[in-house]
Amino acid sequence: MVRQPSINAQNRAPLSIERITEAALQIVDGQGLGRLTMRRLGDALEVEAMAIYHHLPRGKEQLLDGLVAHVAAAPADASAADAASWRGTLRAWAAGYRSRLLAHAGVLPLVVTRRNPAALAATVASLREVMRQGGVREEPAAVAAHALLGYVIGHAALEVRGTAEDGADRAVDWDARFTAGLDLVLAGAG
Amino acid sequence: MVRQPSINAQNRAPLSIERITEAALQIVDGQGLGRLTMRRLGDALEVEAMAIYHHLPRGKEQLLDGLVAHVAAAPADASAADAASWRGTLRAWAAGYRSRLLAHAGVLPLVVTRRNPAALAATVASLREVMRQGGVREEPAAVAAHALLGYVIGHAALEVRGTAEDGADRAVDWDARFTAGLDLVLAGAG
DNA sequence: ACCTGAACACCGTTCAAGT
DNA sequence: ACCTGAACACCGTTCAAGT
Repeated sequence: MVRQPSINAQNRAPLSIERITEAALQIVDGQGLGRLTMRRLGDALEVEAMAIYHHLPRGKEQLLDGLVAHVAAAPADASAADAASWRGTLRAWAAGYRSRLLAHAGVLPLVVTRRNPAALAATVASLREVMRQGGVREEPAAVAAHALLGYVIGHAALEVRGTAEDGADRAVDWDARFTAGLDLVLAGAG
Repeated sequence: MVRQPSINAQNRAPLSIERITEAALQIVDGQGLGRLTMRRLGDALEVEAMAIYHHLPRGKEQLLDGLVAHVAAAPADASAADAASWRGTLRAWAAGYRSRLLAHAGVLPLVVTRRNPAALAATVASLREVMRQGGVREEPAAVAAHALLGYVIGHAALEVRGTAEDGADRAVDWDARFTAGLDLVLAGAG
């Protein structure tokens, strides 16, 4: 007779890097980065905190690296770009990337820290590739790629702070402002 | 007879917010944000950690706010700008602001966090004012101000990570790249 | 192989006490 | 007014032990 799955310690879904990262992201999004502790993460996964180290030997460092990779490694799809409309491709990518950053604003400080260089490197490379296929020369493409990613990250940081404060920024239409600034950056590119 | 200053517990320079912030910044610049603890800060000031709370009632939160203010509140000098060369004024401001951010890279994650909205708000306002005096209309100036500050902060974040990694970015001339990207942003402004 | 429990060396912060 | 010392409730992480 086959054992039925039941809700006890033996039969619950086994721990995995994916489940751990997902639970961590949920804590950060819901309660903030400061409240992400190994003990609380263990509670969320219905496991003792120390069990997590079995799946992430480098501990919390590795956990945070995973969060950055999950949020910041979102390359533009160079294959979807017909050569003529590379600006449109980059505009669409920027809108999506900004959404990700704002949806996981708690991870932003980690993106800005030294952690996980690979995630951002891959993203920059994809931006350069989209431009290369659009006929932009190497050096201007490299400049524009860093300018674009820098703008998106920096503007997202300003938005997160601006929407929270009571100052002159309270009534700003951030969507419109982001798009207008994006056009500024893309207009000169190429 | 006047007592000579001497190196003991009675006669050392009294604690002050300035001395505390200075010592904290030195720890962050030298050892990283993660090693800034109240106990270590107390050691640096030759004082028990708990004495710090007498000068910063809001504790570590207030300390970090002070660091952000020290690094991120660097407005452009609108009075020094003759109307015609507002682009030059902004270029000079951007170069200086970037230097500050790179010199205190450990504080960057805090600038990106929710702390101390006033510091960045004042900086944005000064950028708008420089443009206003240059004859730029209000709405384009507001867009360009946020785009510019966003670009500078975001690019600085990429630089801090880029110079540390061994990937394709190792040989990048970041000074040149920053300036070229800055021209991209400023060219469309106004 | 995977998880637990106890333990260690730290944190930020409170509070009563000293001067 | 300004600083100290002891204490509290947390951290991340190690390690021996369980199954």
